[in-house]
Amino acid sequence: MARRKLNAPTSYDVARHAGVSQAVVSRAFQPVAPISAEARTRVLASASLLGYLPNAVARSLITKRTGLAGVLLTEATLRDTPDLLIVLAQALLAQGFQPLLFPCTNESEGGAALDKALAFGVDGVVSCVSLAFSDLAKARLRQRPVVLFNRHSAEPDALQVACDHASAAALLAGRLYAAGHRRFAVVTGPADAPVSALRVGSFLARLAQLGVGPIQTFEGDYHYESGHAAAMQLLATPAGQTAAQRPEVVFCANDAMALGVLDAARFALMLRVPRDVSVVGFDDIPSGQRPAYLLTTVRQPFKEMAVTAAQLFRDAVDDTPVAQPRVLAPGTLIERGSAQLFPDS
Amino acid sequence: MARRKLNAPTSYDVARHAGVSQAVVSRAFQPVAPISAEARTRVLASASLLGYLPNAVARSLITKRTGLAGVLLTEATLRDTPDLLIVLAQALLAQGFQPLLFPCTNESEGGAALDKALAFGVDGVVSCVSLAFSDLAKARLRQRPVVLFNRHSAEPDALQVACDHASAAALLAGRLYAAGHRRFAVVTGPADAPVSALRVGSFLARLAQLGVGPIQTFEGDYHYESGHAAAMQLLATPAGQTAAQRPEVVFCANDAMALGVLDAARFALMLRVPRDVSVVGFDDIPSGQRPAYLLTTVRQPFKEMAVTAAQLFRDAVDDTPVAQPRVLAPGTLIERGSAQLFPDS
DNA sequence: TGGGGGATTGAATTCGAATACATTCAGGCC
DNA sequence: GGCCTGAATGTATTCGAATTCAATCCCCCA
Repeated sequence: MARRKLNAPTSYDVARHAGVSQAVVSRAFQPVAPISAEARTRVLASASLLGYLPNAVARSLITKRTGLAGVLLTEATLRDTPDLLIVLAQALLAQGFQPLLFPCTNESEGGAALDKALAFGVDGVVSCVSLAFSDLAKARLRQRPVVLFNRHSAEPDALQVACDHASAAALLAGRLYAAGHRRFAVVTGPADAPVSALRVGSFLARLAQLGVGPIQTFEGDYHYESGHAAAMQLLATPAGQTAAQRPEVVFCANDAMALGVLDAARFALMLRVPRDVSVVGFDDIPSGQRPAYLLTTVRQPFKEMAVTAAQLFRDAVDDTPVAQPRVLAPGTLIERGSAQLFPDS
Repeated sequence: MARRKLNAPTSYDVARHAGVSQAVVSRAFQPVAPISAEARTRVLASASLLGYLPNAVARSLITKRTGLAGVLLTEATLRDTPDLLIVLAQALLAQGFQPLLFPCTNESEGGAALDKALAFGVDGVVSCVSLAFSDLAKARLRQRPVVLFNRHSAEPDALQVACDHASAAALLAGRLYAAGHRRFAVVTGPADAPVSALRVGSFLARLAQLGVGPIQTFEGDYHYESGHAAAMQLLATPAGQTAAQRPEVVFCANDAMALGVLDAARFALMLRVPRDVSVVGFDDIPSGQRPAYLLTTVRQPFKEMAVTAAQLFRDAVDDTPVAQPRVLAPGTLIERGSAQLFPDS
């Protein structure tokens, strides 16, 4: 590791040039500090002349703040809902934090990513991946707050912002049942995806409550292709089987897979949607909104969730007492025509 | 800014516990350093017992390295091609850099984002947004390398990795012309988008070369909706106009807009694609690959480009002389059926 | 005119790890 | 046995800005 010397000017250089002490230079760069307007002006003039920028590393060493927010994200989340990262990044920036990205290939990497984030000296972490109890404990030990985004924790006072997946899924199940559907199939996300478990679990629970019998399940991986594969298996009518046994509804744990189901149903199996089969997703990704799909789905209020999460984050970093550590945002059922639903009352 | 004291253990705590000096603790955490195996073992044991992690901020102060790579991205890029960020992040991580995100609302914010990145002490920057010459100069002054990703610079020895948009667009124009098309329309990106200018400019230049007359142009903003709007204007056949005047080909500066054109043509204007009109995009985003669209387009080799960019980045950060500072990666024409093309030779 | 008090200023210290340099120690060799 | 060599360790310094605390300074009022 060659020690590379930088010619960047330091606060001492500026101090010398402006004819003041280094302390005054430091104060000139803080919004509120005991310094005369005249001194500040002179310092800032010298600084811009020399091209001086305060060294964030040195500052962080003494202030114990880096201004960095670790953002833990699975690649699936990033790929399927890039909007989430956009709004989250904007919200964090609005609170004065720069997002430091820790992409995870799957849910199980959360702990390692958290460790890395802590080692980088982030002021806190917003995690869109699952974390073990012991991981949260580690962060707490270092006094770094963690805000769980669409993830759940056993810890009762953990900070959390999530969509109310369960309620929305249950509502959806009820509306489909009311429309007369009795044969359901479900495409889940990966086994280790807690959000999929919530959505699917609640959907199935509501159906069981309504007395709907055994339901076919296909384990997908959140990607379009697995939705396509699921449809080919769930909706095909091989010899000896009639259309009367085909599921009337396919509920998918996310939109990406629902689009795969739609395409398979329409283009491979030549089924009419929603007449032959109803397809429902979850997330409301942009592609589903377009005339080529018009997917009926549940929308998560990402923007509001991100703003809330960023506020929680800032308060926690500032040690401001937080009124409500757990926020559940309601999902909205969006009817677009890929499903026959009981009309909204 | 309340001075929050952390109870995190320091290297001195570990040194005391292990019965060695602080220097030995420091050495225990470096891969190669003058330290006995036995001492290292003891130190590491004490460290994990106390929950010690080396403080990255303090380390950076002396090593002049933060391990951070500033990544400048427009929100449009992030939304349309999230894969780019995924592969870029992976490639940077593979080279030992953590991506620090600087989202930009539009191209003109690049300079400000670069300033912020430099102030954070990043080891360098990978910029997927345009930068002025003076911005590059600022980075050079601080000895922070900048790798331009799909962006061009006037500076002759700037580091750059880009898709060869121009060649691909010219090839595409030639293939469309050879298929017999003579009436063309173009949907551009925003006026300040250099990539759009390259693609469109090269496309038009090639057509001009082939003697194709005046070409209708619509200025879009890279988003789906503007493609839809463009199609409604370019492809509509109002009273007094016949289908014979309708463009035979619509070339879009990116796929997102091409999908908008496709949907408008099919669902609003009731045109058959590609029989009534050929639609071509650029990028090869996932939605375009699906049976509902089957968009003919040009694929950028993001993965390879990202790996190359990350290597360039690391070499530049390490001051290793770089063999080839500018890399142009070829785009691949992907025929899916949304356009009538002259068959590949 | 002599203080009192608020506003500025500067000198010195601090943050925590990396490293230059000095020192110690063990082993090998003549 | 004495000397040299190399490895391992410790000591002291360094990085650059923020902050503490003491020292000024200036203005205003009694």
